[in-house]
Amino acid sequence: MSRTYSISELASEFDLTTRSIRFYEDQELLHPSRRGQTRVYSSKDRVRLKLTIRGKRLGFSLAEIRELFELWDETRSGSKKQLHLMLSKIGDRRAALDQQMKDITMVQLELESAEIRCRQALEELLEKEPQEKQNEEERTGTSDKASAPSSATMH
Amino acid sequence: MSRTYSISELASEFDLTTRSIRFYEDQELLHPSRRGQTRVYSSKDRVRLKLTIRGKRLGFSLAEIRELFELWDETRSGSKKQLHLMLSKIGDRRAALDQQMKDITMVQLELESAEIRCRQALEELLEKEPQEKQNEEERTGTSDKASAPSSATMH
DNA sequence: AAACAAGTTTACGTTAACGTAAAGCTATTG
DNA sequence: CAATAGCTTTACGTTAACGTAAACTTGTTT
Repeated sequence: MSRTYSISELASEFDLTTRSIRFYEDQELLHPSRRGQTRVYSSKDRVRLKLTIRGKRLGFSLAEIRELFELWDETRSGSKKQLHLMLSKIGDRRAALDQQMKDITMVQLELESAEIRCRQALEELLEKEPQEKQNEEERTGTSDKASAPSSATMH
Repeated sequence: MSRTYSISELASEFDLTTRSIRFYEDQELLHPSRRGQTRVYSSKDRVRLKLTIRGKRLGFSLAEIRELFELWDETRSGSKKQLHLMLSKIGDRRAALDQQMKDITMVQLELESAEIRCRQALEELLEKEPQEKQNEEERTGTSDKASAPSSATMH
């Protein structure tokens, strides 16, 4: 059990370049084993990669993410002083994330009001100009590869 | 009413350098007026600065933030096609923020479990070594003078 | 008047996070 | 067997978001 992955498998699964994955290893976020000279990634490596991506989406630097990994790894073997330091750092992170939550809520509200404003402007346009023959492109061609399904929000 | 601000006032209020604020202007996030050659910031400018900082905390690039500002500004004067484009972009942003919310929740859970794990390790330490003097390894070359629990800097 | 504080422009330097060749190993496939 | 596919290392290039320094203007204080 617990299968392994090649670098390109992971790359395509998470929509990264192999360059990035090797770079993450260089920054000590990943520690794949080798078969010959070829990198072999375990499920644990895969999880780490997933966490890395998640951290990046939250604006963490690779160095910060590495720090969190190290904290986690050394939790078992830490001395008393080490453990207290870890608790302090974890506390800092949690506080920062709480702040982020608040930020997101604020921005969501602003975007929501922008959307409403936008729809109202559209309605007014349609009232003043009932039926012109203006043909439009319908689809805005902006394909955003990395982002989630865009129909998620509404209300 | 609606007072004005100097660049250094804003800098100290939001804990930025004046360099940053001028840079934001260079990137067209701010448009302060001038008295002579000196920049004069309005309350509206201040709000924009606040939003900029908030956006940065969420991992937006300055270019993205600028885009959002422009969307907002042009909402009133937009054509039908423009308005639909805006709605689409707003939708993308909202979806991305929803994803971020989920990410944060996940990471919060992980940090929480890390904290618990940490506290347990501490408890075990205190049970095995009720009030011993100093023993075991734990002498890591580097002498750390200030052992105060100073809350670690986050950044 | 001289010095100081606060502001300005110009411009080169720096760091993070990759992108983009170039050149070489290695296994398999037509 | 030669070519292709996939992997590797090495190394220089690029972009964003400022930092830092120099040289200058303008107003205020001593």
